Amino acid sequence: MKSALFSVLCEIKGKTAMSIRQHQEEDPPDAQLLRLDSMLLAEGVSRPEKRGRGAAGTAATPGGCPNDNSIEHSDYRAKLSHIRQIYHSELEKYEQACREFTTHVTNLLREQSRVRPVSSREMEHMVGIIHGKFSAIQRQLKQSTCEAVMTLRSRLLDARRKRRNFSKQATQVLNEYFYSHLSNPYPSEETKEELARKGGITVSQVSNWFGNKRIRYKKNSGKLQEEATMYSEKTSVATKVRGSGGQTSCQSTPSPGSCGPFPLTSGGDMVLTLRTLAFLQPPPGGAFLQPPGGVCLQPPAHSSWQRATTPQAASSPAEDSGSFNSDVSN
DNA sequence: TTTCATGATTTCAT
DNA sequence: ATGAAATCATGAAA
Repeated sequence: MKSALFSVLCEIKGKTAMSIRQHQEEDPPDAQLLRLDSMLLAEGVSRPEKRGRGAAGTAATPGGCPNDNSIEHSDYRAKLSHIRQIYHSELEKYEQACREFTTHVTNLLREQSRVRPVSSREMEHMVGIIHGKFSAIQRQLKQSTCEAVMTLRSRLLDARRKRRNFSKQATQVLNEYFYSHLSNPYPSEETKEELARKGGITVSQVSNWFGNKRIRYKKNSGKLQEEATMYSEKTSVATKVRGSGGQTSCQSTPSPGSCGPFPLTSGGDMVLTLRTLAFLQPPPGGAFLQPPGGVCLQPPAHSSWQRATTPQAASSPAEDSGSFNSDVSN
C-alpha cells in the first residue's frame, strides 16, 4: 500500500516537475542591489571591522569639505560606526534566521521524503526560495542603511551646513589684502594661494571670501569704512616695519597709479592716509568723502570695480582727485 | 527667539 | 573660467 502510494506520488511528481523547473531560473544580478552594495562598501559600512582607519572618512567626502575638519568628521565617523553596527547585527540576525529556517525546511522535507518522493532538485528549489525571501529583506536593510548614511552625510559633512567662521588670522590676512588693494581687489592665483596659506584656508575659500567681500563692500561701504581704516592702518604699519619685503604680486591693474615697478604698498599707504584723514575730518558739505566717496580717492581702477552700483562714487572722479590733492596739501 | 554676520552655493553674464 | 548678484544656511550676539 505504502509503495503503491509512493509510486503514484512519483507519477504526479513527474508531471509537476516542469512547473518547478520554470521557476528555477535564476534572476539576473540586480543592478540596484549592486549599487547599494558598492555604496555601502564605499562608505565603509560593508566592512565588518569597526575601525575604518580613515578610509571611510575620506572616501565619504567626494567633492565637499575642502578643509578636513577632523572634529566634525569624528562625529560623522562615530555615527557612521553606529549605523554600521546596527547594519551588521541586523544582517547577522537575518542570516541566522535564514540558516535556521533553511535547516528546518530541509529537515522537514527529509522527513517527508519517507512518505513522498523529494528530489534533491526540489530541496534546492525550496532553499532557493527561502534565500530569495531573505535576500529581499536584506536588500531592504541595505536600502534603509544607505538612506541613513546619506542623511547623516548631508547633515554632518555638507560644507554649507558646517559653515564655520574663519579664524581671526585668516580674516585679518584677507582684510588686509582687500583694503590695501581696494583699487583692484582681485588677487591673482598666486596671491590667492599665498593668502590661503597664510590664513590656513583653501584657495577656493579665498575666492569665495573676495567675492563676498567685494559685493558686500559695494553694498555697505559705509559701515565698512571703519574696518577699512583699521586694516589699512595695520597694513601701513606692517609694511613700514617690513620695508619693501614680501609683496606678493601686482595684478593686472589697469591703473598705472596703483601698480607698476614699485610694490603696491605705497598705493595702499596713500589710500590709508587719505582714508584716515577723511575719517577724522568731518565732511564740510556732507557729500565729502562719503563711504563710496572715500573710495573715489583711489586711483581710477578702484572706482571702476564698483562703479556700477555706486553712481555717486563715479560721478565726479576729477573732483574727487581734486579734493584728494587739496587734502594732501592741507 | 530674533536678528545680524558670514561662508558657501547657485545662477547668470562675460 | 571668472566674477557679480542673489540666495541659502549656519554661527553668534542681542
